[in-house]
Formats: sequence, structure tokens, C-alpha cells
Amino acid sequence: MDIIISNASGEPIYTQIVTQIKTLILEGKLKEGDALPSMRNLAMQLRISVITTKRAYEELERDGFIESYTGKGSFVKAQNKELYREEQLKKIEAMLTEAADKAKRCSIPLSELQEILEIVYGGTES
Amino acid sequence: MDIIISNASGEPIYTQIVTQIKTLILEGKLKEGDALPSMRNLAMQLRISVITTKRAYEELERDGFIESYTGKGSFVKAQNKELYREEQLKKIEAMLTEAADKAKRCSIPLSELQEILEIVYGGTES
DNA sequence: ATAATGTATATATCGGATATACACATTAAG
DNA sequence: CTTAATGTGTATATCCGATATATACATTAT
Repeated sequence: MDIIISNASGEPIYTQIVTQIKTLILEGKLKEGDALPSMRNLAMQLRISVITTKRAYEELERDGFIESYTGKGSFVKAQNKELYREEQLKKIEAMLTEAADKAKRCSIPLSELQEILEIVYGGTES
Repeated sequence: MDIIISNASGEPIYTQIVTQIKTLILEGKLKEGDALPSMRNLAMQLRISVITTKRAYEELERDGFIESYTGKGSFVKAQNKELYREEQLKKIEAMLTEAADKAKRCSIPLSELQEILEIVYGGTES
């Protein structure tokens, strides 16, 4: 568990933790059942409060990445890729809806939107 | 100029003013060269500070809807529909890019995105 | 000069976001 | 049962951006 936090970035600490652990899980470097560092332990390492690590773990739990058990610890959950996909799909749909609304207000046709989408989808490197 | 502000809405006052004046202009109820109420005048009517009306007018000016001249007043600019369209297009492109990024991370294919876009574009009432 | 207009600086207030201390509850191990 | 680990809950501190303001200043028209 190499979590690195940067005070300079302006990004909140708990967010940095969440993102990094999510990435580790999504990349398969942390697998189902793997134990995460205890909240206290991680807090010590990073020299931050337990409450901040708790907040990060809470978010990971809400998003279905891990599970915590009082007295035992926190563990990586079975990845529910389908669920994750569904959630992302909802967010994507919301974004597309907003974009479509804006477009309609300026009489920008659907075809133009489709073109743009095609370009940005193709052009963005992951 | 019937500007109506509602303290209950939670929406900031200056935003309410901006939106309502933009709408009046876009709907053609305010035309090129028309004088807006002076900042002080509008502030009196709405029982708010001049600074708040100024802030609203500043935003309208930034967005190219009006122009203000010290000592004279504020006036509706010639509508540059093309410019407005371009600006909206930039915002739309940014939204689509973000959506595309999210989609790629979940291996959601472009075709699925296109479908969704088609649905939300068609289905949203203006 | 006067009275209208817009402008600039410094300030108050509020609320959400972030991070915290400390006490409490649960579990596992001896 | 005691101990030491774990996660949890309540109440609090702090900071920062957003919002709105008062007051004084600058410009224009008459």
C-alpha cells in the first residue's frame, strides 16, 4: 500500500486516498478479500487523523469497493464491474442530457453533437 | 423590465437578474440599443445594493449581452448569435469529452454513447 | 454646479467542505 | 476477563469561496 498524499495539490486528503485505492483495485493490484491498512495504521503512516482515513474508507464503502468490519478491519470487496458500469452510465447519461439541452437551446443539431462525440471519443488517450 | 427576485429560491440574487435579462434579450423582448434600468435604479426597485446589480451587469457584459458606459448607462448589445453559439459549443465539447473519458474507462463503446445521446436529445422538452 | 450614471476598494457574513480530538463499541487473542 | 487491536459516533475547529454590502470615487450630460 503505497499511498502518497500531497498537501500542495489542493486536492483534499481523503479524496487522494479514495482515488489511489480505487485505482489499485481497478488495476487488480488489490484483489477481493485483501486487507487494507487499518484506519489507524494508515493515519499514522500519513500523519493524519483517523477520522480522515475513515472518511476515505466510508466513501470507498459507499461506492462498493471495500467493506469494513468493526474490530476486524477493512477488506476489498468482490468487484462488481456490472454495478460500477451502471453507476458510471447514469452519470454519463446525466452529462449527455445536459449537453443535449444546451445544444437544443442554440439549435445545434443532433448530427453535430454526434460528430463531436465521435471525435472526442476517438481522440482521448486513456 | 419586470425583474422578479425570490429570496426563497436559494439562487443568488445576481444570478436571478442575469438569467432573467438574458432571457428577455434572447426572446427579443429587449433589443439592440435598448437601455437597461440603471444599476442604482434597479437596485432601488429590488431593494438590494448597487453592487449586486453591478455584479449582474458585469456578468452580462462578460457574456457579450450588454455594454455599460460610465455616466450614460447600460445598453443591450447587438446579439452576436454566432459568438454565443461558439461559446456554448465549447462547453458542450467539454461535457462530451468528460463523458467519453468516463465511458472509455468502463469500456462502454462509442455506439452506446451515440444511442444514449440520440435518446436524450429527442426526449428532452424545451 | 448638479444630478444622473458606472466603478473601485475594503469589509461583513454565511455555509459548505475539510480535518480534527476524544470517547465509545466491537472483535480477536492470550 | 483483560488487553490490544479494530471500526464508529458526536461535537468541534478552521478555512475558504460565494454572496452581498457601504462608502467613496470617476465620468458624462445638462
